Amino acid sequence: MASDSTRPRQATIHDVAAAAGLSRGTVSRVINGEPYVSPAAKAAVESAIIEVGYVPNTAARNLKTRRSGAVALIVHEPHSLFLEDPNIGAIVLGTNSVLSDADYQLVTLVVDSNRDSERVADYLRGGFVDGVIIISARAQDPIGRAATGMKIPAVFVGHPPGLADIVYVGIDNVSAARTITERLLATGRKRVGMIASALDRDSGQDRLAGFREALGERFDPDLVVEYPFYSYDSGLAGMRELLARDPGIDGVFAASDAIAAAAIDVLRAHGKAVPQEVGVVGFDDSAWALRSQPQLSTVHQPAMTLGQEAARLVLQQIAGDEIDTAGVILQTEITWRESA
Amino acid sequence: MASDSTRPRQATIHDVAAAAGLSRGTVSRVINGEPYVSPAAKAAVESAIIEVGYVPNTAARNLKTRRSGAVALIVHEPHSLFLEDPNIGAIVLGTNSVLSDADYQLVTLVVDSNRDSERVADYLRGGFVDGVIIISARAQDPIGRAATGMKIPAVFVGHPPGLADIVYVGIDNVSAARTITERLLATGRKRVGMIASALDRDSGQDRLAGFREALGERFDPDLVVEYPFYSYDSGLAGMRELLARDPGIDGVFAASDAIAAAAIDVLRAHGKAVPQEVGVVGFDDSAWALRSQPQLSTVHQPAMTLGQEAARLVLQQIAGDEIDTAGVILQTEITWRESA
DNA sequence: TTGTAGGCGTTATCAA
DNA sequence: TTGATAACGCCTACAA
Repeated sequence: MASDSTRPRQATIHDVAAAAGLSRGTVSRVINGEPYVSPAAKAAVESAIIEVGYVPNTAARNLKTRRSGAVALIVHEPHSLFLEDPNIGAIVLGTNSVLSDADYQLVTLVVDSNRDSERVADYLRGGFVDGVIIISARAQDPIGRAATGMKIPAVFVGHPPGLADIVYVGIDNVSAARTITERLLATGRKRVGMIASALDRDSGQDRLAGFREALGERFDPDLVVEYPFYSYDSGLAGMRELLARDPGIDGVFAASDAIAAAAIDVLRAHGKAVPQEVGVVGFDDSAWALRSQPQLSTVHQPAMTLGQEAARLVLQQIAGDEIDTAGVILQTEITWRESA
Repeated sequence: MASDSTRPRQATIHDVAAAAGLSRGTVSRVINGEPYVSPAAKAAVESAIIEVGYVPNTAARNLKTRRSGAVALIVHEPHSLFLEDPNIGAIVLGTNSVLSDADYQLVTLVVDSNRDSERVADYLRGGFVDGVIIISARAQDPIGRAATGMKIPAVFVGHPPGLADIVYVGIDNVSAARTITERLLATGRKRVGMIASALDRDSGQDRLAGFREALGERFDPDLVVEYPFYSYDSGLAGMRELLARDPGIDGVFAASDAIAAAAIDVLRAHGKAVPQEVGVVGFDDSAWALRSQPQLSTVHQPAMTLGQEAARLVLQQIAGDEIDTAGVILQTEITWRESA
């Protein structure tokens, strides 16, 4: 029922100039709000614009100005996780709000295959965007290389291991993990384990490191299990394994709220009361935290603020300002509820 | 630490031609894989390309060819819902997979304010994309108008009330709602209510209509409460109101899984056993359905397939094919678990 | 098979 | 204050 065969040719500056009886130069000036244009000319152009239904052709403008007015947000998550990650949406919204205020268009690109990876890299090189924000980049990623290689302003959310000299925003996962583990210990738990996850990323590594720091001498590697994703399924498997290794376990630090929620469900199924017999803490303060029974004590992750900061940093670089700090580390807080 | 002042000028076809000792025309031909180019020339150009680090300038190409190779997916959800909606991620992934196979780049745009709305409309008009897929459009939306107005190929996910002559994909909310309500009635429930939602959209309206159809004579308007969003919070408030209106209620159709999950939590807090005393059914078959205790009986919504179909329809239109059917309605199935 | 040259719609640099 | 007139990088007849 639709076809492009009838798509009308868009009106150009040329048409506007003809309708207004002025030159293309003058028309261009009023469109871009430049000085040195008489009120009469301005009025004539403005009415001509609506008369002919003019709308600027961005491709032409980009070609000339070498700017697009758009910023890409690249999300590179494994398929299943993308659907569950509680932070992505908030980061997108935070980023969008800051860019929107600066009149930039945010475009979100998802990378779900190697093919995507290559195509997105081409997209970046193609001049579609003036800057890029990258979530959960991998070290050997063609995208990171494309961005840094062509020196397009880039900001990473989270610090990909192995990339030096980059601008990034993140949280201090080590100290957050240490702090919440300490508070768990302070409730008198003796046998405290961890369901670690995503050890191929800085966040996963750092949360494990913080846990280890908090336990110090008491750290027992047998009480740490590891699963690849921050997912509910990881939590189910992880908690079962932990119980198999030590049925007397009385404290669990889960690397994410989804994992913690699953751990609680497994404990319930095994007849263990939370928090009376086992204390459980999570990470993210996502929707999972409020949904689980009992509600989770967890690390509040300021996802929206992360997005906002990333947007500010990319805008600064686009403006040509030097960025003095390589990274911005945001503060986290612990939200203590009933699960521990 | 970074600045654009040192950004090197990208190599152009001109540079490649010089390095290869050939003309720009020949270079262009090998880049675009056109016939009539000698193996020798091809080899020379290819090595020249990597030598000078050439990458095509998309803005220039778009200007000339009037195509961008990109398709926009516009997500227009209220702030809070965007973070919770279980379907959006799956639609994005489904759309991306089909577009990716056709070598198109998917760009997702979120609309979170009136300002966004205007800017996105400009973006569409600006030639950044060859087609657009719109999720949860509103009737009076500048975006829908921009898309239809400039006759850019468009596909709607869900049928926005008030827009005629559009291409869309969706599910049959009426019959799905009718069917699941009937199955709830078949379990012997006598006082069956509904927590309706999003009545400003076709999906919300249709789910209510289906519920009403299933009840027929027994329909009691007092047992229908309505809240604006398909959210957990709506479910909390809705279930409380329903209990206040009729403490003896023994069946609830929730317009979404999030609402149903909340309803179950409220019922538990009121000492009502689910499903023994009250049966609850939801809609979506999202992650909520598996998380809630007991797990939800619900309508399975094929979100990923919706995205794939939408992508196919937009590609067809871009290719200039006539679309014979205005809409594609996908089949839903009921997943019966423990909550009813 | 290859080269030449005009133009896509804008912006920007000049003169006028 | 305005009007010509080059580019921007690419594609594509058309000519060679």
